[in-house]
Amino acid sequence: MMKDAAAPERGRTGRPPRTSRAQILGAARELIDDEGWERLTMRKLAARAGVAPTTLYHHVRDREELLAALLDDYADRIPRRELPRQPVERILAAATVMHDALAGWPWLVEVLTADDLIGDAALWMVEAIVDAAMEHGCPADEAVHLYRSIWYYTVGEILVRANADRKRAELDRPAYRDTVFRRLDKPELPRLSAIAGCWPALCAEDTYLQGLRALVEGLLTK
Amino acid sequence: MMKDAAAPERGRTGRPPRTSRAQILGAARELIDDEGWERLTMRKLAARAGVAPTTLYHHVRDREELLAALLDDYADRIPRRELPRQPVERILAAATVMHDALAGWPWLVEVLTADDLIGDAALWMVEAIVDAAMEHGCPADEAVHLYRSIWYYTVGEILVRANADRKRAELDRPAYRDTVFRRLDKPELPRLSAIAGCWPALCAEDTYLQGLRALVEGLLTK
DNA sequence: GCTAGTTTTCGAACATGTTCGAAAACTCGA
DNA sequence: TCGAGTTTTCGAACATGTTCGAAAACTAGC
Repeated sequence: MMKDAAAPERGRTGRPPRTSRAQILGAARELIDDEGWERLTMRKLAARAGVAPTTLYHHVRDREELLAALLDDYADRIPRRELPRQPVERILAAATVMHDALAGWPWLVEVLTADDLIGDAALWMVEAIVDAAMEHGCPADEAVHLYRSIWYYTVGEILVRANADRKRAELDRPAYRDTVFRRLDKPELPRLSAIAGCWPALCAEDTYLQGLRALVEGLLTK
Repeated sequence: MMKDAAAPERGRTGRPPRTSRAQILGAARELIDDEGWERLTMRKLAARAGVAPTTLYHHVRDREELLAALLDDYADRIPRRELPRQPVERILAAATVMHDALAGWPWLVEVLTADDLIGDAALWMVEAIVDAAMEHGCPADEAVHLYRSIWYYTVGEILVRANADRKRAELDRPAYRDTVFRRLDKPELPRLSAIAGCWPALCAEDTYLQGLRALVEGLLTK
């Protein structure tokens, strides 16, 4: 029977491993640094690690788990910035750290939607938010709701933006938004027609920050 | 030169098409109804439509565009519910319609992140939100920010929940959250340890509604 | 040293999305 | 009627993630 690949527990017998999980993760990081994450294929990774493609699957469950492991690894190296004392500001700061860290690795898009948490290494950010909410007077369940709202909002912003960027770069087709707005000369949507011009100019970063503050303050002053 | 596949403009000459885009979309809908969207492959779709797989690519750009077309089609059939007069309530109602419609077809997950809009057919929901915000006194740019915040939040919630469901069903592995929480007996995160028990019990739907209201009210009373 | 058991490795193969180039089927003008 | 141009169709093939089964390489007990 095969032991858990994540915790090999070098118990006794067996063929000596020529490859380790850490080795594979390292090779993956190199490859991503060199070519970008879109070009990380299992075959290339295997080649760089010097093994057959199928060997990888003895050390990671699949490509997605590999990316998740990389994310957790990455989150572990996010510097734990000093956070403000005031609860609301502390929540905003922690959320911003989380947001910026995730936005910095937009290639982990697929992993972000696994649940309302990412790996162990990022738990201090979650704790910071929950803790501040409770210090502000929230009961436990509302603190969780607050955190989770922030998570939805943050993940949504990152996924939408990263994906839009990717598509625009991919085959320089116009932004989807533009193809929709181009047909807006029809008169049945007057308000949208009037706005369509200013729409694309509005920075998504601004939207994120304003919305985040509104979300947090709205949930705390209930 | 090949004309735009989306707008064939039956101008003049050429081999008579045995296949139409509408036919393909119809076959796709059937297939999804029969087997679920996860099992919609281009090859199966071609088989049901009675053509070679490669033929599909003359009528849709790729699988993603096909899904997007299906979504737009679907959005077109969302009944345009009567919305409340009061602006804040109208925004909440419109957002809820949008949310429920998208959540009802979680298989369109990949398309949702294309931009901050979906197809033409759903524009009335966008218009409803923007219009209500401006009626409430928002300038145009803030109305757009508001809409976009709602979009991020909604998309985030749907993607996270749909993806978590999918993974849990896929190979009945435990929720990612649980594997993280299981290691929470370490004492360095006391607040989280205390909360971990109640966390999974909190309904995501509740989180969504509370957060939505907070977001909207927070942004409007600025 | 030999055998049984275990772990790691890998080649073959499959499913899937997609590209490419050529063939088929048609229209129009000469 | 015929050839040029155009649109549609399709078979072959490729890249990629992944599974499967068998072979390789080792340890422990006899």
